Amino acid sequence: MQPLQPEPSSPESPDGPREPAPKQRVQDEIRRDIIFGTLPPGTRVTEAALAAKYGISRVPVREALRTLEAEGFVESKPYAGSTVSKIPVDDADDLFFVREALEAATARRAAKRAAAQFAAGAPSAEWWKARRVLAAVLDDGDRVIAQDRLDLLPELNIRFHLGVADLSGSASLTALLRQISGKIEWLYATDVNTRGKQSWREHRSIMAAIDAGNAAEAEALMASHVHQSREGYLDRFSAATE
Amino acid sequence: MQPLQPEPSSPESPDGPREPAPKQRVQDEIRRDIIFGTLPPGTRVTEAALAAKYGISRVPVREALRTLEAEGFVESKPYAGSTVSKIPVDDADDLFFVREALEAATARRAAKRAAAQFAAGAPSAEWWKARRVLAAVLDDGDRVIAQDRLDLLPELNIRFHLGVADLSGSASLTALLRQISGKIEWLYATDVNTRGKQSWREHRSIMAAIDAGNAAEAEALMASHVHQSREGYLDRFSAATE
DNA sequence: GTACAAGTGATTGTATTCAATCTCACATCG
DNA sequence: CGATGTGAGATTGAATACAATCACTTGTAC
Repeated sequence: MQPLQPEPSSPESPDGPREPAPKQRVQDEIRRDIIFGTLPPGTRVTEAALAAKYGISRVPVREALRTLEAEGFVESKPYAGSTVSKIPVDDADDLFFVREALEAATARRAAKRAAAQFAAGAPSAEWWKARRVLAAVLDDGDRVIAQDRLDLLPELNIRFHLGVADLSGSASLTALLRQISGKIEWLYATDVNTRGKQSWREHRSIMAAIDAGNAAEAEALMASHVHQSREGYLDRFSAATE
Repeated sequence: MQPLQPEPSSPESPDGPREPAPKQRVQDEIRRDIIFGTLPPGTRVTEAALAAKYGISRVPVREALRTLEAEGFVESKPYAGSTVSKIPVDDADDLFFVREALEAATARRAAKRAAAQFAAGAPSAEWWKARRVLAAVLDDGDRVIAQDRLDLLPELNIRFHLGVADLSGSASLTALLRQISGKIEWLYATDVNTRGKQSWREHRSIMAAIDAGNAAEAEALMASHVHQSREGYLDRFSAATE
């Protein structure tokens, strides 16, 4: 029914359904609600309420909140509760700046690793898995665009960029990108990113450069991709404030 | 006895001792142990052992582990436990690259904010507090160097850079820097950073540029500072491998 | 009427307990 | 001899119960 499956990897895991742990599920759900506007900044989130909402106890909720706090999406004060952080709109300039550096490094490393994997014979199972996820995301994006469901693009966008990070094999960069990437989408909040369609097409060329193991081109394409995304945001933002 | 106090803010808080929550303390302790080599990469960390070591129950330990996992210092698999992540030595190049962008943005923003705070009359209490912490860190560093306790510099180094991030007022950048900064020091592991003394002196000029509200100079000085740190690392690393 | 203080309710922090899952050694079979 | 299945032990995941702290209300004194 939904053009976007929450778990696209389900049919190909041979050992069992292996549904994600409740904590992980709740954590992703809350983060998603924050990024896409269901939980507006400043909202007070109490552990009991979240626990009741998701039908679990407070302990896993607390752990999810600690992770989200480390990622910067909620703020907690001892004994005083947690609130959704304010959208870092003042940091937009810096966030895009850092993102450009981060994503460029990620793309370069992904291309290098792809070349290395093929040079060493057959790529590892881990690598293929990440590559397949990326292929599915790209296809989902095309389908979503064909159906004119642009509202679904932001989430796919995050998944593409995180997918590239996975392909880079660098846990450090992936962890950092997860936060930056989420925050950038957060900036757009409920708004629809008008550059969405065009932006999505660029993903294919980035993917091609990575697959070709062309590190320099992958880095340059990604840097340009992010840079244009930044310009688009700043244009809309300054237009809205004047 | 120790030239470096764990909590230098204690004597000046008027409302009470307010010692940090056990969870926070344990979390910082574990992270510190990881960064400075007491807990080597690959070490298996069980919740029960940590709980016993710090005299608390497993729940706060679990929350600390979730935070450290989000920060990339430990890796956890469901029902299979947590291990200390491997030192991201392969990512060194990318980490320094990203750090340079991140720290430059932070320094620039800190200088801008300092200028804004003074322009608007008196700086906020929050700003003064961050500034005082930074002053104490700088003095501690000088003292440590005078006593030739270079082994204490890495921790002060982290605290200086995090202090600048605090001064920038950007929660997003601070959260990112906390991870990068820790990982960079982690690269040096138990090794002593030979550039330590010289590097520390540069902190004073960065601080001066921030206080003066000179955003361009603060950014340039910080970029150069980080860049040289990177060169120093790569030199030592390549020298060690050849 | 206002300021201050104590009390009360709500919320988070922690401990304890039980259930679910994984790891690893050992035995069995080809 | 090697591969595979099974079981016990260990470890994490989650639920419940209780303690500590905070925020807000309410009452009282001035």
